[in-house]
Amino acid sequence: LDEATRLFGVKGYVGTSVRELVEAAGVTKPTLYYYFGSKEGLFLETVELHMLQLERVITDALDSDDPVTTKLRTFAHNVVVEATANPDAMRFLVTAQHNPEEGQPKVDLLTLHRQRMEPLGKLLCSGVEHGQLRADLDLETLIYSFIGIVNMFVMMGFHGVKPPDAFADQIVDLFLHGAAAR
Amino acid sequence: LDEATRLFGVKGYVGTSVRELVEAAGVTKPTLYYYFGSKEGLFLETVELHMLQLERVITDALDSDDPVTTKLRTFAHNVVVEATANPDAMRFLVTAQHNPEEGQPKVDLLTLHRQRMEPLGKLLCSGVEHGQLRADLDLETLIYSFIGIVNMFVMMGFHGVKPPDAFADQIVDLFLHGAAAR
Amino acid sequence: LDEATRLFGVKGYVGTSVRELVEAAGVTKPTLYYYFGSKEGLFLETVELHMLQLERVITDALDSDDPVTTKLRTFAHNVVVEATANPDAMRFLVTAQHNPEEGQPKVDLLTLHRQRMEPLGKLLCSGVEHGQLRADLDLETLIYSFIGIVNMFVMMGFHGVKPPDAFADQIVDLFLHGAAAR
Amino acid sequence: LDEATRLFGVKGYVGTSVRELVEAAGVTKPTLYYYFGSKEGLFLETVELHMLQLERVITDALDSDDPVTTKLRTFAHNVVVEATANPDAMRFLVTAQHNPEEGQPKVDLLTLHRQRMEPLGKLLCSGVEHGQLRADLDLETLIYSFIGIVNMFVMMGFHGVKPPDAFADQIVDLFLHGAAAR
DNA sequence: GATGAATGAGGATTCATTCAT
DNA sequence: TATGAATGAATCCTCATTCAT
Repeated sequence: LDEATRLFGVKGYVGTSVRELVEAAGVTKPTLYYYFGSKEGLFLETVELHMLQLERVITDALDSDDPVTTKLRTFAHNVVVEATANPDAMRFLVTAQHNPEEGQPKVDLLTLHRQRMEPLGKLLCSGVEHGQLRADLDLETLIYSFIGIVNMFVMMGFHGVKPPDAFADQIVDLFLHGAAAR
Repeated sequence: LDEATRLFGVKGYVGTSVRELVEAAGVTKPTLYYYFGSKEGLFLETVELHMLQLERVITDALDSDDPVTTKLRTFAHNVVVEATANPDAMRFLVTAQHNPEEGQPKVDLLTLHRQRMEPLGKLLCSGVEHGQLRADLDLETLIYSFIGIVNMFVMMGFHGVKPPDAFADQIVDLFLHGAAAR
Repeated sequence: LDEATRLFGVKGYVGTSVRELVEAAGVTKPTLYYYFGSKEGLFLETVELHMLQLERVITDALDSDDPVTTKLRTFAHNVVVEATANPDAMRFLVTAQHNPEEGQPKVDLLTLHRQRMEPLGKLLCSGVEHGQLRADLDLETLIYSFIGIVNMFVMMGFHGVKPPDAFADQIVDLFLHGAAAR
Repeated sequence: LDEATRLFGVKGYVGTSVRELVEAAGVTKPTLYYYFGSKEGLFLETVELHMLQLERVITDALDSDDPVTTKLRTFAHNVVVEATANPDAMRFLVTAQHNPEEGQPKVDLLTLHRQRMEPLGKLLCSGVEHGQLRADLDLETLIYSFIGIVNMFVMMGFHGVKPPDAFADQIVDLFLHGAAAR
């Protein structure tokens, strides 16, 4: 699973051959088929593994009695910490999510992703209801904008761009108070 | 080139076979090799085509005497219009940019992307210098956050999620004034 | 290896396709690649096989306490017997040695050949030193002339020309005492 | 024809592609087909060209009133001079003659070669009849031995081995008087 | 639980050749 | 006399998978 994470993440599902996988893992092909059934089975198990892990990271950030702003900050921080600690896992998820049309097995990654994101949606929703966040913007705009910002920094990380210091503080500050000077 | 755009965009570089390409285009394999030299040559030419097109869209949005906020709104609007008008082209670029590690020919897509994004960086920079944008945030934070938001909506579009009405207004509003209630 | 010997010998390296090889051998293509890695690998293994065999034939002829003339006779005889017994192997070696410029994998066939011929060179050299062979001719002239004669008859054999009876006796007689009448 | 000589000689008939030929010659493919009809046609014309040239060289050496030994010396000398002056042509002939089994068009190169060699055979035959050459050896042995020696030195030349000085004198001396010390 | 050996189908690319102009 | 453009068939090689042991 480790090597699958790394190889699928770097070369994609179709770009990774079973030979590469078994050589990297130091096993033989029938062994792979014995445990995972197929290349697709290995992929799906890898997906599940890292989705659960990411869900845990997100849930941890949002399950607390902190105020909304603190939760957002923790969320951004935890995601970036996770991406730094397990870059292969994060790259795998990003790659898997961006190749979904054909060739790669149909995991409904988008639905899965939405499920994972639901807690964040609820958080923002409650923020709106409690008057802490603006109600004149669509909730979707809020959610996707926040995720878009975090995502972008995660992806920049893959390309060698280090996030600035106090990254989490900065983007949550920007998200809450905007970029316009006052 | 049209079919290459579509197929590479949907299935990725490695996931698209030369056979598929030529069948979709209604030509024979040697014809493809006559004009593009190789699968890689076809890919690179496709990249260049759409990069130039996207550059044009971006430049158009930023080359005016409008104030910063208007330019940002035009930028977001134009990008989303382009993505709607030419979804294949946009999907091709996004797919190409997200698969660059191995298997796919090395276009320095990140550098290319940065080049294209430079005008936007300059715009935000001048906004900071003229006191319209906050100086207490890193310029990188501003740039990547804005791009991250726009990107996310472009990508949602590929998965069938329609952007809300007045999308451009909303995200620029959010980017400038933040999500926090006042 | 048998079929490779035959086909490479008759049609050359470039002129022999992998399809022909596997069909002749009654196996499938992946099986060939499983055992030999590539067409080149199969070729090199075939070269090695027959080079070793030829080396054995030559060594057998020269490793004895017979006088020089007897050894030469044995050498010529053994080579022609080998060529008659294993015509495919001999033809393979001759073909491989005559096609080395491009296309065919670079085995340093000449060097290999020289190595094999070294024993013969030593034999002739000692013949000179012991006063049995003329010292007024270059050693190279002696070596290549003798090999040239033997080679020519081997090659004629491939084209259906039978060597005359007592072939070995005749050519060694000619080599030692010349064609001029006395 | 020049480039065909060079390429066919270095890479063989099957190893040389029409593309290579026309690129080397600086013409287009249809031009080649206009003048030579096919790859095979070009090959055959190249064969004929150099066979005629070689025939001329051989005939020149043997058409004189010199004694047999002088003619043999002139023959060996002329062949080696020709091989040095036109190495491409000589290599072409040698390569063509050694690849004949399949793939390459059936020129009866052996028959052609024999025709060319006939004058040499007649010379040696008359040498026997006039009592200058031994009658106790088969005529074939005489012919092929002499040709074998000359051939071997021509071929060594292709592999970078320079023939010794006074090469022609040495091999004719060896051929006539043998290698044994007196 | 593990593997050496085998395979049909398909991969990208190049072949010699020919057409219409 | 010359060529840009096109092609069916073949090239070497690798794919994901499975069988018998």
